[in-house]
Amino acid sequence: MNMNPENEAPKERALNFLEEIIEADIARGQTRVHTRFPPEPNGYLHIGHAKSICLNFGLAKRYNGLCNLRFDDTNPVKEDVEYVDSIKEDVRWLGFQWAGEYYASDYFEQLYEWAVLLINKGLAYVDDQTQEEIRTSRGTVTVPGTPSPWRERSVEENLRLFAAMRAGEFADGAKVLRAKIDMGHSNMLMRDPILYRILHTEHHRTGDKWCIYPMYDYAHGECDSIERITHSICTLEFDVHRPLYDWFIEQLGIFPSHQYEFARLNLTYTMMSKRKLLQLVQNKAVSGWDDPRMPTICALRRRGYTPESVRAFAERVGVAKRDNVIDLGLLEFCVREDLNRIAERRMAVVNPLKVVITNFPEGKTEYISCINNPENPDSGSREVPFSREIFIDRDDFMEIPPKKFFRLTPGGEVRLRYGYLIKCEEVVKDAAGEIIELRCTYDPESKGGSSSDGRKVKGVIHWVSAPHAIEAELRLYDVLFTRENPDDIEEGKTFTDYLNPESLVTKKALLEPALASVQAGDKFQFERVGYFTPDYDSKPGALVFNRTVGLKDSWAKIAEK
RNA sequence: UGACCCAUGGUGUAAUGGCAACACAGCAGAUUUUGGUUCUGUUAUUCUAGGUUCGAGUCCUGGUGGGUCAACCA
Repeated sequence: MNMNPENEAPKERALNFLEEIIEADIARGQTRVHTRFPPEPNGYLHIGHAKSICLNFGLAKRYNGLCNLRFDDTNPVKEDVEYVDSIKEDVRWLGFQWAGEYYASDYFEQLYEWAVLLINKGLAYVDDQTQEEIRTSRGTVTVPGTPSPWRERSVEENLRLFAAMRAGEFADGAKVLRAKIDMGHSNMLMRDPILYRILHTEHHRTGDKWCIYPMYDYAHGECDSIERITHSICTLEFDVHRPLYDWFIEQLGIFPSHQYEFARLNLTYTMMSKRKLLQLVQNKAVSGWDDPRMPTICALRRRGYTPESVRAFAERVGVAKRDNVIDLGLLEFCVREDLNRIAERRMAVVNPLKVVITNFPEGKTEYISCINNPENPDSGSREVPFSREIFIDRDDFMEIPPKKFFRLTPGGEVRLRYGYLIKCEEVVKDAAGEIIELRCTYDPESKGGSSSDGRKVKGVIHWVSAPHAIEAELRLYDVLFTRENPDDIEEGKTFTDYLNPESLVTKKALLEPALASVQAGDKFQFERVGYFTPDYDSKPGALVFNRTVGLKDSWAKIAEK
């Protein structure tokens, strides 16, 4: 027992409103917490889903409960097994295990029987109106709807017609099954919502067994109920659906699951609509769902994001009912925080400038020990070759330096990272006046760190040995959209007009050769957050930090002063 | 113009009728073999008008502002 307040564990964060609801339920005697993550398999998961996943699985874990993975596959025209597989992979990658894997389509028979029950109770009817007629007779938000001429059909006729719908006797759109609730209700969703529509479409799991499919509102609450979900958590826009959710459960007298809503995640410069992301993929504006510029989980994975960093992000954005737009900088902070702890550093040069060390013996190769990760002593060190000719980054040399420029200048001295102090003696230019080479001398006594006379230099730069350097392809990328909110569209434009033409730039780069995991021709990516990651598909694992490029923004700021 | 949801620094999230705080971003400084990291300091917040109360960010009423809802999508 620790009585010293200074040594107490840091205070845990305050409960979010969902945790408060759950704790109140527990205090009231509820003994079980069971949540679910219910994606429709019609696209890939994105960072917004990550928030929902972390919430649902996190809540279940916190209260020793369970969380199901349920595919809401009630609309076969949009869905595919490709999406089912990707969703499972992404949830697993995020680090979560589902208690059970379920599909709304597993419950089609039960759902059908319940629909028959509603008909028998006089609470559902088959409507022959066209889609257009149904729409206009529903009224508007300010004017009440009018009843369908088919609303008062007998139970027997409804039963017969619904069975015929299932049997495939009607064409798509010829009939629907509707709940009989209230055509004048102030909530549009309660104006005799559609329960079943006819769709002669092959389903990715049930094949051609069914030609009628349940609607979301009819299926979702009942699926929750079947799985005995205690807390059905969804986003704010489903708020108006809750009365319907409760209505079906009440009328059917089944397990009372309850729905709670939270505000979905929005990120600056990011498109979060699955439908629009699908358009980007289909129009080939991006190379696929895992194009590293996409906000999808698989793209983040490919960019070198860790599951830990995504989870930390989900935790930091919080949970509330207020609409929010999170600064993309917070996501980037979360990766940097994690990568800074675990990533091994490597040296790289993007815009090479040749440097000849005139007093270093020709043909000699020396190996210099470099620490892999200054933040983590356990990550060890590596030997990097050093020779008479090296490359540094052009940005690390300035002929006429502004104030506070700490790197190489004519006559100035700088430290080669982990190596020697070098001094620029001569700037060699071509006929056009372009700098093509620097001739420097090195201080043989300055290897590694100290210098013989104790002098210190402020600048430390990256370098690669010219004869040993490995050429690699570097993808530099930025935000996909130029607009802070790509959904906020000006007249006459679409969201694709805001695509950032510089979101992806490919460049050659020179890397130090001592990377066991790096070979010539490898592709690398440069994050705007300040690090390199290898393309996930070619080389998962290794990470490269680069000062020069990574801090370009800071450098630009200094230059302005 | 109907019903419902929401309103706290630049951005998010706390404060559960009792000193408005934490994180990100910003700014300034220190440390540093990455202009990174780390550390320190600092700028900046309760939409509005009433009411209840000894006391209101919190409760009540009105207003204002934002969002959602009129797919046989989820």
